Amino acid sequence: MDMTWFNDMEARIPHGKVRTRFAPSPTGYMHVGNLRTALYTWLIARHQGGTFILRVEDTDQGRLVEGATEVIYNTLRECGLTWDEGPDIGGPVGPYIQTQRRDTYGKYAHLLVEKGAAYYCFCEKAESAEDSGNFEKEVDPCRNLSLDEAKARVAAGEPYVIRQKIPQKGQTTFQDAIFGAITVDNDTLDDQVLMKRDGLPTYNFANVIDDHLMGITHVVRGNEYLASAPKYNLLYEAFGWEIPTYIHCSPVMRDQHNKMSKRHGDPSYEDLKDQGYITPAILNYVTLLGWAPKGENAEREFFTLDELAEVFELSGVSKSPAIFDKEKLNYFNAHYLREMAPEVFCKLAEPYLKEAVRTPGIDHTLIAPLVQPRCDTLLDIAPQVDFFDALPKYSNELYCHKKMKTDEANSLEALKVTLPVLESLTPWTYDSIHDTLIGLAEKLELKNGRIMWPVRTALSGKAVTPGGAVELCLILGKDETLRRMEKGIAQLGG
RNA sequence: GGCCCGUUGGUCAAGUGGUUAAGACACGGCCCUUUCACGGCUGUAACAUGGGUUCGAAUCCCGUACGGGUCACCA
Repeated sequence: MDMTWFNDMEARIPHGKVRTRFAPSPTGYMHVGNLRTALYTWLIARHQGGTFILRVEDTDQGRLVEGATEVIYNTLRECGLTWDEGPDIGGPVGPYIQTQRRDTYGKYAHLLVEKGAAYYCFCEKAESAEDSGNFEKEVDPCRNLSLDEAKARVAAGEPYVIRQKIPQKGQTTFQDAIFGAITVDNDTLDDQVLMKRDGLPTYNFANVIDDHLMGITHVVRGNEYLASAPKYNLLYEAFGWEIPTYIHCSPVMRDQHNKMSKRHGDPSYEDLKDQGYITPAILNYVTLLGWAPKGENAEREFFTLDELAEVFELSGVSKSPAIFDKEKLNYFNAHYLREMAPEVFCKLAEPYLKEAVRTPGIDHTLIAPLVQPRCDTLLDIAPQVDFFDALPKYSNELYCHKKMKTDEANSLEALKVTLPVLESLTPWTYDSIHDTLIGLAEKLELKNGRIMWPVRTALSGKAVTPGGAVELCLILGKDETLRRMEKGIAQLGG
């Protein structure tokens, strides 16, 4: 067998530099757990000034979803998780799509057979243990076939898979950066399939091959792979390759018992965007789900992506699962929203305001700053501003407020005295309205609230509004203000 | 069922043998105030459990319970 190709790829990548990879399978959905894995992977690379690679793992032909890679690209791009090598931009160790590397896997699998670390298997497909309920480990009869006989059957065109030949005795110790050393008895490991009948590698095999050939130094992935990790060591040993640093991350949960999942309707990154969350808040929060800063940053909770790249350390990664908490995401989102420059927020809010307030002449740029500190998400805007277009039907009980010392009777009085004063007011500006109303209260020796509360109520028909009486007068304009006050007076029996 | 992993307030979490066991979200109260919100102050609330080791254990060891993962020609 010609083996000159073996090790021929070693020289293509620079040594000593951190290289990480995000390797999604294109099944069409970038859930929060995936996003966090991508984030950590990117953060590790950037923290060290290393290289971040994107690799598409499409070896399961049955599960491919059209357009799925686009979703992944878009999410990564929007989040600012830039990749240095990948299917779309190429790189020194491409191709970066596994189905385009199929010959490579075959070569290495056959090499393993030659080395005695793998064997051809001609058995029928086995059911998964979960489906069959059979957890008994059996010795595969093909394991003991002579190499010559196996080769003859292969040459005769008999379908086969290639399985890893796990030693029947001894132990294997695997090192993980988060979980430490994990030692297992080899007899608990199964002879996993490396190459499938269709000629494509399994995930577990393709991973080892690609991670090595692509010079990956830090492998980040979910800890559902932790149990299969010791088998990787055996593979690396058989090839004589250096084992990368493994970083297994505990899952992001939807509740105490279940992982986040599409099936349960848990949000993807794009869903969160649709729900009015903004990217910096999502990234900040998701990073903190399962990771905490140390040292001088231990108390800190707000970080930009670049700041995270600076402070991200593996030692802060948690072993136990974290439950995704929308309340806390709300808090982060609200923080980022409030922190924005007013013009920036205004621009961001405009599509939502445009939808919610359609009356011509109403200035959205006046509403935006009112709503800015009152939103958890962008979706909170519309319900707050619906009264601008149309005064809702409301109960006179809204005029009664204990702390303001208002009731229906004195609210009627207040509106009656205020109406003519506002009617004669020019110009109609924030300051003029404010000074007039405050001045009126002062003149009548009333607390501000005695005037402000009834006016705000008459103008909005709501118990809670963004902004107070003055802001609402200004935004609604003089005519509409007077009209709504008259209506209030009428409704109160005046 | 075998094997592996995990377990600090409702949630995210700090803590690496000696602390009054941080901080944040949520929740309650107070203040501010023309409503709500923002902001400020403040309160309730935790080391799963039983044994060791030790002068001393959330921290180390063993067991138990509970939870999760895995045992697919899926990733």
